[in-house]
Amino acid sequence: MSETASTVDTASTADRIRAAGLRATGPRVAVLDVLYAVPHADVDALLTAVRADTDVSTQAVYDVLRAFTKAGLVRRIEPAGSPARFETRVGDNHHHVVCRVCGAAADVDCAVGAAPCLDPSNDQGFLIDESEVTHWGLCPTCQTSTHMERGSGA
Amino acid sequence: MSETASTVDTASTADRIRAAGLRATGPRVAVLDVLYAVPHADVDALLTAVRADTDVSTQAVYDVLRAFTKAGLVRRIEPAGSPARFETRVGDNHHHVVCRVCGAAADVDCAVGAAPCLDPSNDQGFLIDESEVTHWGLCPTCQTSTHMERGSGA
DNA sequence: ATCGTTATCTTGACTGATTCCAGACAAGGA
DNA sequence: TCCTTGTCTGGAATCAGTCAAGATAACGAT
Repeated sequence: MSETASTVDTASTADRIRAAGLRATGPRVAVLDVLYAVPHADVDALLTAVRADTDVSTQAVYDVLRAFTKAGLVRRIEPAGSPARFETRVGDNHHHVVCRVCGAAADVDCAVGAAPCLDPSNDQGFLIDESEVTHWGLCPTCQTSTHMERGSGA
Repeated sequence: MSETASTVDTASTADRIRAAGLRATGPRVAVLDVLYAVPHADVDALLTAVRADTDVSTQAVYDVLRAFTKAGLVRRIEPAGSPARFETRVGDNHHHVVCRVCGAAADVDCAVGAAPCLDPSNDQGFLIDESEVTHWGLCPTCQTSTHMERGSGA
């Protein structure tokens, strides 16, 4: 219980993977470690970070991420116009803010509390099991940047 | 070139395009007409439908859609895992339900009214200008299909 | 109705993200 | 330890979307 918060414990990462019913292999531990350190990382960032320590194939990372996602260890988010990102914060009802300029993403809790948008007044007969909210705007950094170019209006 | 038929629908579509400050060309009128008939169509569906009448290049459709989107004539939505879709219902604050099985999409109005999710309690310092809500679930058709199990979280 | 300007469209190549495939390989259980 | 099964590697394929250059046509003015 007395672990240093600033340090990522490799052993516990492996345990977490096993706890999800998966084998704790090198690439998996490495990917999950990076993901704890860098929330909302995309495959490319993950690949770069992991390769600083180990050698991994692109395919392995995609594979690992799919296995993690399926096991509920990570959540995959896919903001329009950018490659898929992954985060370790799962199981709660939180949403995202994405910067239109630099693509930075951050977590936000739902404004109204529990899950307001989970109960749309008219669901068109759909059986809804999840609602996803993405807020678009400018991150603190890009707000102060004077040379922000918004050419790609997406 | 004997222009025999002059469709009323086409004329008004052309007017709408001109009203948005764009030239009313063949591909544009055709694309917008299809979009009015088939909401939430993706580029592929649009291309197929338009080509039933005219000859258009893929590029033209992408181009037309970008112009329309920029002009505010259509709205581009991009549900995770599927290509971009377009709709003509713009200017209001409505969201979408997407079927996890067949990808069907439908419009839904926001549960709480105006724009609850536009004002997250904690915006992390982001300057938010738009919020997007996507509900995931099963469409009426896929709910009754028996070749798959439902109710078990995604 | 014709002309000129310039926004649009066509063709065809190209990038980036993600997946498929087949074989080599390693983690865990008997 | 040996086996089975799940993983990882490398390479090629697919799919969505974009870039570029030249041909074409829409719209306003004459």
